[in-house]
Amino acid sequence: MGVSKEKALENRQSIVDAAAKLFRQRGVDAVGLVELMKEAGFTAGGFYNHFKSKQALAQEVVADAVHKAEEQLISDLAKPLEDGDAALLRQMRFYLSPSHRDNPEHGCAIASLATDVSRLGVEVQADFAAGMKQNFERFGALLSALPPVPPPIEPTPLERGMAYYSQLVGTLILSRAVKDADPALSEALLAGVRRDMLAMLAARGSV
Amino acid sequence: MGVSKEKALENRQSIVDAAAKLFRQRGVDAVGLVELMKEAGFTAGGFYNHFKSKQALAQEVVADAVHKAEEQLISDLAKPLEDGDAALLRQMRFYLSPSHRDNPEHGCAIASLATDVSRLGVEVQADFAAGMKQNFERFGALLSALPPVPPPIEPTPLERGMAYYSQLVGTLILSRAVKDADPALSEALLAGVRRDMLAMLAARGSV
DNA sequence: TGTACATCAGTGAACGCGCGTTCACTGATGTAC
DNA sequence: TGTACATCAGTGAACGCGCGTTCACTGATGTAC
Repeated sequence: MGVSKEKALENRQSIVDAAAKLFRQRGVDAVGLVELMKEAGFTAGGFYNHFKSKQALAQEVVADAVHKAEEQLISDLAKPLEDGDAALLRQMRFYLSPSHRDNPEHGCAIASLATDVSRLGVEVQADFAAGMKQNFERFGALLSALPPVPPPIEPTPLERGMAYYSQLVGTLILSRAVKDADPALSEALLAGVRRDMLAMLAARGSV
Repeated sequence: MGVSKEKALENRQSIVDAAAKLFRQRGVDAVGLVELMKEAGFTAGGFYNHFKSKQALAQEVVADAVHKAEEQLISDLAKPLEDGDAALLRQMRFYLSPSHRDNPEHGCAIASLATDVSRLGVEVQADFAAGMKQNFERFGALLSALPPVPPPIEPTPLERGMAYYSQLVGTLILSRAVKDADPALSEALLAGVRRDMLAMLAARGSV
């Protein structure tokens, strides 16, 4: 067809974006290249003008998602009027919302790709691990602003961040798993964990 | 080959057991029927003497895993010498152990099948949901023996159970996701969340 | 109890299908002069 | 600036492969008499 270099790069990004959407919705294995390229607006064969393999695309999607999460974190930290408690609350409420559960394509890539990643080779896992670590540290920093946990055991901020973030991820994954068969349980799970986490923040902090 | 009815039922169970192992290790989609039947000790064609389809087997595997978890729960409750705190501690330490992370085939089916289940149809999800609910209630009951959370917000035992169990599942899934690429992070995550949950139990209870 | 026959678990080749990937081809873009 | 040619993104058919599933066949088990 003949296409400018600039346009070709745009098209390449369309493929990555389509993959980011479909992979999060249904998993990497469940999405075929024909469907993926159609979603991006192309026919199947052109895929290999941009990527070495489907695996290479998956790797780029994970790296891209982690990078975008980092950008979001930076812009989040730039909100000077909001204190740590308010940020923890707002992020937790978004993370455990029905809307986040129902729209994995616009949500946390760590949660939607966690299982795929274990089967996608070490390079993909390394990018994923970097994204995870970043979230642990981010929540750890926010939590460290709260008063310390009562003795005898005081976890470090990083440990608290790990627990806080893993809690979010686990709840979201489980609420998605039973959404179709038992929507009431799925809702109750989101609402119940929101209440429990809120109680923890209220007991420790000044919410 | 000719086989007694009794032996045929045994063979059927071998297929379910092999599937329970392989599905937990690598996911339902990633395991082919040829490999599965070979693992069970048979050739591929015989599969359909026992099951209507691969999907029907997956459903039976989930139902079976949930049922076995229930049995384990009952035998667990029969330990009269152990109080609630000790049970919570022991179970948490097992759940967040490297050994549990590395052996999904002998571990919690909820954690290893959570992502598969969302794509396996409503009947499978319903069995899965029943298993989840059971764990929420079980941990809720154990947690309700601890002193209540300080005001102003007091979550119900079920809410606390939901949060507790989701935390375990999320941590396990994330620790598995990065195990190959970043074993140190994977270990630190398990150990960190163990410490944080222990601190919570210690602060609330009499551990 | 013994014999003839139906049943059906297990075999292993074959089927159709969709997958990831390759290929010859097209034609606008970008380059050389 | 204009012309000739190389480049390469995109097309769409084709490839080999492994999947879930079907099938004709085997032969010990279970049943009828």
